[in-house]
Amino acid sequence: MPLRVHDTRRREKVDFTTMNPGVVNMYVCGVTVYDLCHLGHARCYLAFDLIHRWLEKSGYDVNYVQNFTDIDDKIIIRANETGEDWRELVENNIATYYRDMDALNILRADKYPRCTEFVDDMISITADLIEKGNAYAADDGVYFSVESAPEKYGLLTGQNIDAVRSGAGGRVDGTGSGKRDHKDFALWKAAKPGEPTWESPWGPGRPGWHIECTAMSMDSFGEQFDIHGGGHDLLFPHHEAEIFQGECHTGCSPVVHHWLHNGFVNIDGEKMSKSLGNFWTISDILEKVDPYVLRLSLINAHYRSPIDMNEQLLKDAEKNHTRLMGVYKAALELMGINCPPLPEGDITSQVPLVKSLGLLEKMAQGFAIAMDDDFNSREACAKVLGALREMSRMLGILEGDDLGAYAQHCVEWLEDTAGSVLGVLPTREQTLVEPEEDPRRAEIAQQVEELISRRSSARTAKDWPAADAIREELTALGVVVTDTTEGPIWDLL
RNA sequence: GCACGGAUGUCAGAGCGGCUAUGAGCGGGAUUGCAGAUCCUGAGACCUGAGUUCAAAUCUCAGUCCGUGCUCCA
Repeated sequence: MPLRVHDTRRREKVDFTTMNPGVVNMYVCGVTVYDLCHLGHARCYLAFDLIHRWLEKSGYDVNYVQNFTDIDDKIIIRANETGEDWRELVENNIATYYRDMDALNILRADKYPRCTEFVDDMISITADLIEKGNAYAADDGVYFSVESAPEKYGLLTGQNIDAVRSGAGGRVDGTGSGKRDHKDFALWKAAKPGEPTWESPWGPGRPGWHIECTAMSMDSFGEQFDIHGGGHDLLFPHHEAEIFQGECHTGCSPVVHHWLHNGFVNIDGEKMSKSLGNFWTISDILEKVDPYVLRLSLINAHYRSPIDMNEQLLKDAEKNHTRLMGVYKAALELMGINCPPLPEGDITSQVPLVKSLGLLEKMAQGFAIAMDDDFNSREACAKVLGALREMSRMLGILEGDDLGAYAQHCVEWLEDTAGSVLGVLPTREQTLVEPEEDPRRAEIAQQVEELISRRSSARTAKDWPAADAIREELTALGVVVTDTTEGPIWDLL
């Protein structure tokens, strides 16, 4: 079945095609490294991580390029505020970026170009655009003239240039810029005192924001490539500017074959913003929430839909992840070695094992169909959750070689879906390792063991009031005790 | 104002012409002294109005409400 993706420019789901068979060139706008990464960044790079993983799973060789914007007004402003050298600020934030994304199990891109390494390319593209009549130099920099290619206006957002023309009269001034038209955007910014600068034919200065991505994507892929991604907010003006620059410079239309945009994250129904005080950095969240749980909560919605982050969502994700881990761990422990091969699955069979294998096969197909349908991770998660129930049930019924082989099948099934595609499964080793001794746990262990032993005696004597009283004592200590067939186990609340 | 997207049970959130998912929550059952966990199971929804169709949550039109963007925020 073919992979279909929603293309922002064409405004519909289209069959996914690549320029070179079996190869996908994908560019995703990266972060401007002036601050820590927040939940919105996590959503974005997680969305494209899932896309990256699924394309590879589908057999494509993916060249994934994601840039760092390492020179920008915000970086200069922040460096001035803190008194830090801007290069140091950039290095620190890039290091943190990697740390956060690694924690979320986001696979690394193949390349992370930095703007400052491609200033020469940006200058030559800018010069070419001037030569072609698409750009002009002014006192304070070089601007792209939108009216030089009006047919390219609004290709992503659908905005009508005539409406903008008539509605904007005279709004140009006030910006204090040499723009001829308010729709124009900067390709090159003349240096202001104290700013980092590069030499150019238009005097010292630095590149505009939009030209960076054009230069870096072209450096990696040439004049045309398969996927360009980014946050929904970049649609305008950033990505429309890229269309102007790239298509006027190369003469190719389109430069980008598929535009993909992810939806935003809201917090408790409100837009996440610093002014509302509901701004969550990834580091903040990971202090409270397991990275796999956060990951699961963020793939709980389709990548294009907005997602509302709240307690309920995290609670659901935590519960689901616990279920996933429970079944995965049980299957790993029950997995047999050298078991005889399993029969073919068949959902119409009366034999429970055969029927169950058939059901799992059907759910794996459903998983693939969902992912092929514009990377529908929500639907894919539903298939995994459905499979968990089936696995959990069967693992409790089967015995002997059937059990060992079935458990192994479950392990592989989960690793193939929840593991390598959704990225919410730790390694086998991590799953089987006993939880580390918490120092707080060690501190009270003796006392707790003693209480539990007394409670066990009370339970043997069927003295329930006494047993429950001891359990309340344990609760007061912050300990929860759970009775299992192998005896009571306890954990910190 | 213009543009784009959305409105599905208590909540989250898929489905996008015939059957509806999934998870949480709630109800019943099995297991357990109880609780928890696990398994089985039940109830409960498609914004409004019109149209197309044998058939509409799904397509069309209109309306209402909501979100986002409209110069550097993923």
